[in-house]
Amino acid sequence: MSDLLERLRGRGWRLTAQRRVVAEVLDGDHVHYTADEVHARAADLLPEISRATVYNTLGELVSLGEIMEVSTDGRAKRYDPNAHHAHQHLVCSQCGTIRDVHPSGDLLAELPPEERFGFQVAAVEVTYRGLCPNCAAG
Amino acid sequence: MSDLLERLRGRGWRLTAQRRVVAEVLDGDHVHYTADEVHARAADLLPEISRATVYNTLGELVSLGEIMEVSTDGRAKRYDPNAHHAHQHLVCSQCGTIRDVHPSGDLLAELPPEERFGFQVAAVEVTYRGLCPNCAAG
DNA sequence: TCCTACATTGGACTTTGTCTAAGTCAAGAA
DNA sequence: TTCTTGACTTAGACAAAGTCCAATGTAGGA
Repeated sequence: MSDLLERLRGRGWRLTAQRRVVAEVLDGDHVHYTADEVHARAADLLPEISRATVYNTLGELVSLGEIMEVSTDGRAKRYDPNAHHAHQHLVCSQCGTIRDVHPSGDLLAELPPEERFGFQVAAVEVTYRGLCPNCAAG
Repeated sequence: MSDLLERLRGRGWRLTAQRRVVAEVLDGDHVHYTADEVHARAADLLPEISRATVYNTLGELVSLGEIMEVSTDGRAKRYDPNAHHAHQHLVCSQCGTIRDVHPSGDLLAELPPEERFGFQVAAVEVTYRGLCPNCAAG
C-alpha cells in the first residue's frame, strides 16, 4: 500500500497523516468496508480524523481509480481496494458477507449489439446473491 | 395493471385508493421511478397520500414479487414493474437513464463452482454502464 | 524559515428511509 | 343496509448516510 502512497504523491497528492491512515485501513485485498467503518478504524490510528475527510479521501481514491465503490444492498456504499484486478461480487442474502469472485467468459460481450440501444457500453457490474455456507447451515 | 390489483386482492390485500394510485403510477413496462417520484406522481392523483404509505406499498409489492427493487447508483432505490420477465439494466453513467436489457447466455452459469465458495448461489444482478446516445453526442 | 494553496475540521444541512400512535375505512357479518 | 373490526393510512419524529461550508491548520516548494 506504500506503493499507493507513492503513486498518489506522484500525481500531486499532498501526503497528510489523514490520507495515510485511510490508505492503511484499506490495505488488504479482501476488505469491503463502509465509509463509517473506514472512519472508525482510521480513528483508532488517528483519533481526531473527521468524517468529512474520510469521505473526501474515499471519493478521491475512487476517482483516481485506486479503489472501487460497491453498493450491494442499497444502503451504505462499500469500498473495495482490489480495483486493479477485474472482479465481481458474491453476497450472502442473509448476513451480507461479500466475497470477490471471477466469473468465466466475457460478460460485456454477452450484451448483443441490438440490446445496446446506441449506448457506448464501457463496464459491467455483476452481483451474485445466495446463502453463504454459514447461513445455509444455521 | 388491473390484473395486478386482482391478483393482490386474491392474496388478501385490501384495495384502498392509495394502493390503487401507486399501482397506477407503476403501470408501464419501462419505468424506473424512485420512491419519491412514485410519491409525487401518486400525489397528483390523490393529493393526501403520505410518504409512509408509498414506502409501505412499494415494500409490499416487492416482497410479493410484483415489482423489482433496483439500486443503480447507491442513492435512492428505484422500482421496476417489469418483474415477471428476467432482465438486467443498462445505465448511462452521465445522465442516469436506465434501460431494460436482455443479455445472451446464462449469466449464473458463468460463476464456476470453484468460485462459489460453498454459497448456494440463487440470483445474479447485472448492470451495464456506458454513455447513452444523447450524452455521447452532447 | 516562511508562504500559501491545498487539506482538515466540526457542525449544520440534505436526502432517503423507518417507526409510531392515533385516526380511518374496506369488506365481511348480520 | 348498517355494523364491526382489524388492516390501512397519516403526520411527524427519528435515523442513517452523505454533503457542504467557513474557519483553521499544514505540506512542501521557494
